[in-house]
Amino acid sequence: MNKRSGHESRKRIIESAVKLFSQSGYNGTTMRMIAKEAGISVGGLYLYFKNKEELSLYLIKEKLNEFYSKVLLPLKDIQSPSQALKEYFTKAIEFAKENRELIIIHGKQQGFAFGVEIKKELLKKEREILAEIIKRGIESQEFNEIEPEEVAKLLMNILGGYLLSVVVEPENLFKLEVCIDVILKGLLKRSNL
Amino acid sequence: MNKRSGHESRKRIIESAVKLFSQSGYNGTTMRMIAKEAGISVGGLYLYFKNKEELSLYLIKEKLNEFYSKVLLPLKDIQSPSQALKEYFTKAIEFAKENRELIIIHGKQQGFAFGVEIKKELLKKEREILAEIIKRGIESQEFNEIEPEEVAKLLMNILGGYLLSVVVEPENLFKLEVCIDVILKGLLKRSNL
Amino acid sequence: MNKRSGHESRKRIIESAVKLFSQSGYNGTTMRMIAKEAGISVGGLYLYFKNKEELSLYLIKEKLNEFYSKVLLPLKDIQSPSQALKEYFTKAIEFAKENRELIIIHGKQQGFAFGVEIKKELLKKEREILAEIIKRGIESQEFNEIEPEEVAKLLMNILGGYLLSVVVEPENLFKLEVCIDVILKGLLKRSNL
Amino acid sequence: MNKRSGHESRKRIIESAVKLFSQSGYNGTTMRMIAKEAGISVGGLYLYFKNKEELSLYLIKEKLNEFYSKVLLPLKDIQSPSQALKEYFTKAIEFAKENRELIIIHGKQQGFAFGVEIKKELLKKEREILAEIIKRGIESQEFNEIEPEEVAKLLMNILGGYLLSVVVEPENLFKLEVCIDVILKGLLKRSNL
DNA sequence: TATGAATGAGGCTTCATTCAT
DNA sequence: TATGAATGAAGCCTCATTCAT
Repeated sequence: MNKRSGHESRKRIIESAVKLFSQSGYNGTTMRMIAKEAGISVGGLYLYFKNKEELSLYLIKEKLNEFYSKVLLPLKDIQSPSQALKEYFTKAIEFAKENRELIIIHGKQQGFAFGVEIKKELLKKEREILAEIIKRGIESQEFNEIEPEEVAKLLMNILGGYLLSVVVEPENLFKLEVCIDVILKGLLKRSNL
Repeated sequence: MNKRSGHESRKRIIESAVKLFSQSGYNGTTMRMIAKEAGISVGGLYLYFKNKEELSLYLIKEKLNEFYSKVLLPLKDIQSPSQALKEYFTKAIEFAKENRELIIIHGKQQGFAFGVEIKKELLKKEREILAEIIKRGIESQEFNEIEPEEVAKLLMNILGGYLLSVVVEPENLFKLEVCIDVILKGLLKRSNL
Repeated sequence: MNKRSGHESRKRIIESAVKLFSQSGYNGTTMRMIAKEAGISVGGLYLYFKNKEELSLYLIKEKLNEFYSKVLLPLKDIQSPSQALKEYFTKAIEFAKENRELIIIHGKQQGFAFGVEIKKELLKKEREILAEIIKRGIESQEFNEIEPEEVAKLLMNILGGYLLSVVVEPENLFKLEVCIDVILKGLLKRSNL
Repeated sequence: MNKRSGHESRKRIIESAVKLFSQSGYNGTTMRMIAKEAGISVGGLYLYFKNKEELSLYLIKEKLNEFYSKVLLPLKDIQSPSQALKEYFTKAIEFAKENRELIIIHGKQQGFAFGVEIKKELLKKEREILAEIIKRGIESQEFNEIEPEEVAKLLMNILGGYLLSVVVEPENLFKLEVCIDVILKGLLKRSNL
């Protein structure tokens, strides 16, 4: 009968859940597994989270927020648009590797329908931030004239595909530099190359 | 007891399974759901497929083969590398829209571990075909000098991300032309623009 | 679409059922198995037997009758009581080896509750025939004075155990001669040894 | 939700399973039946036994061990061979009456193939112990010269048949004294009668 | 007389959730 | 705050049985 502070138990539940969900997915992870990993009783889980869905929802939110504040927000402070895009890829991928379960967020595996609203919100913010960067690049004559919104989506898709690969088919991972190289060549005005 | 031809029942099962698997994933789809959607009894399912796994495996194989013969193989007959790449995206995406469930293949959600070998095989072929196209583009001085294998992977990733979006977050779909435009600009030698 | 005479189909069903029931038991044998073995369709089975229970019931009856007419009845014609008992064991065991499924009858495996009445009837007849033999043996001063009914039961039990072993634990089968030897020594008056 | 001690639940499951298995056999007994009889939920069963097979296996092992230590082992301490054999029957039958389900062990109904190894082992030990008794009887000139192993098998078969009857056809049960009488007369040298 | 696709109840098992302690 | 035995719905699968052909 370990008497831990409630705070600590909660933390351990979250850590265990993140680990297991990303290892075995939502359906593949049972509450018992989480309890065991967290060194807590099954009943204990329900003291901190109403049910499995709520727990996973919390995890998603948390990760999304972390992604936002660690990866997206800092982009706004970078002057050079090309540099910002490089950072976007580098940081996002770095983040993904530390949080393999990120795909749960970017990839949304089947049957993980809840949390959709929250995800959409983040995706929108992400799109806006990237579009803003592209726009600045166009205005500063650095980038070709292309629709910023569309390019933003493209970049996000590339990243999404990459993240998926990180988890699913590592043998298909491309070199980041090549990717950035091609993309930037595609965006930059010839005069800037 | 509706008496259908065995062939028709089989077809309906496949259609229903494809639809449901792509909507709700492997774990999220129950045999009862498939049976209901196919207008057949649960037991009837097992007249045509040994079990759930075998059913889903069949679906995967079928789609992969279709993708290979309809999208990948024709690329070999296209002379111009840029044209071939355009076709790759156009056809693949067209195929994806007709088969929203393709993500089951390109995306592989958690807990869908079987059929992995078959998928890897296709991915390898896909990579080789694309790399071959890039190589030809470089040799003909059309493309910049970049590692063909890496670019192939990049292209596949972009497509993968796109396919994911087709299913998961349609609001994030980029315009195909923009994508092709950026990528080709990134690949083509300045002198070819 | 084999057009067989109804008689032949029936015969083949019976043979197949006997074979499979004795191999795999009642629950372990499916109607489909029987149909396949008989080279007939599943539906065809039901043209000849109302259901599985009725089929197995018929089999039991048939075998019991065969046992009665082939093994038990002939005993009445044997003059010498000792000889009759020898015959009882020899013939019964011979019959059992040809009809491994006999245990279904003598042994009545669990969950085979129907057909009980018919079995009881045969057991009663068997007991009477044996008791009659013993009685004659006692009257002719050949056997010790023992309760004929009880000895009859004992003999039947020994046989039952033997039959069980035939099917279940062949490594535990005793030599028939030893058995007969011991039993007869136990029954015969010393003066007759 | 009745809160019983884990120990009590386990005990009740075992008792119920023993009862039902011996009544209706392995296939004839469903987990639902056991749960109901034990006054527990279906899921509860799986808290104590991994699955149906494991449950039945446990039962078999338990009973076999009990039979060995209560019935077989004590025989070794009995000086007189005849007395030992009498004890064998008396104790074994007594045990059987208390454990009607013993036939599950001695009888092995169809489709109860697991646990066979364990049973064979016990049968071997049983045969050896009995053979040893017979041998001593022969050496001490008490018994006729017969193959001890064979007689051992015979005795086991008689017991097996008896046990079967205890459960299946009580109207066919012979009187124990008669049995012992006949058998011993069959074994004992005339001079010892 | 014969077929075999179709049915659906029911078997085993898992697991999110509850609640007495 | 914590436990873990208990619950029961629901999942996968089998199989005796039916019936349109």
